[in-house]
Amino acid sequence: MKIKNLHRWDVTPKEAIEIQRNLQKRILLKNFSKDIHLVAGADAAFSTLDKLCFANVKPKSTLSKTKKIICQGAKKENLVHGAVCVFSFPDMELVEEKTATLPLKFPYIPGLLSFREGTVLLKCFEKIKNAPDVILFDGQGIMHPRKMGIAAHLGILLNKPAIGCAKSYLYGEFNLPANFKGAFEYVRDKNGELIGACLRTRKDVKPIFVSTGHKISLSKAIDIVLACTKRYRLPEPLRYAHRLAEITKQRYEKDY
DNA sequence: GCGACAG
DNA sequence: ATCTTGTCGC
Repeated sequence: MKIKNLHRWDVTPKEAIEIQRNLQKRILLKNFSKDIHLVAGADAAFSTLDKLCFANVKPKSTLSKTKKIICQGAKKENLVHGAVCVFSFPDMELVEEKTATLPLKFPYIPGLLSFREGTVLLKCFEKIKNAPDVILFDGQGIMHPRKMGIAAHLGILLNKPAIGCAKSYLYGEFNLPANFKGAFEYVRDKNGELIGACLRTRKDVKPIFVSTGHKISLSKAIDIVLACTKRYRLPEPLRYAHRLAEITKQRYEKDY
């Protein structure tokens, strides 16, 4: 897939916020999704590995020489593993999957998630050949203090319809939805503006937060999320991407 | 200043 | 996210 190169990624948190303010103007809330045949899911996993290194061992007597040995634990290597999968819609059968791993260069700061996970996910999308009609992200869309959650951010760079599908709360005001599958309550910002929905994807399970990322309406986003959700809380493409990222991480830890 | 805070 | 044992329920 093609990716727009609109900004740098090696930035400070302050610069990241400035980039968000800039990109925010490009968000399209109108529906651009025609017939949907392919739905993608994108997620990331993280790992901290003990980096092998050399260390000096001090001699007990002045007669023996200082020795160098291999040891562990002196340095940590932080990695981020990305996974993107493409499913047929509405059949929910796997069509393609790609992964990537990169050194982790940005801290976790609520509101700046895309600068932590975005780079590796884009690297996955670069490899994807079956361009999806819509993408599900494990995080917020415009349900975000600057309307620039990871789904909005990457949706713009990929120029694709994108949906934010977060497992927990970040921003906005809402009431809890009723306890049945498909029940939802709108989420609004401080000005009363509609920014997303708190959606119950299963009975007796904590609801998720769905919001537009890019090029899609909220009602269409809700429809798609529900259509992709079978037996579990999260839509299938996201569950699969999550598992794939976890497997990629475990391979790295084993080969280490 | 205090509380909230995607993954 | 990650660290971790048991436990409730289909």
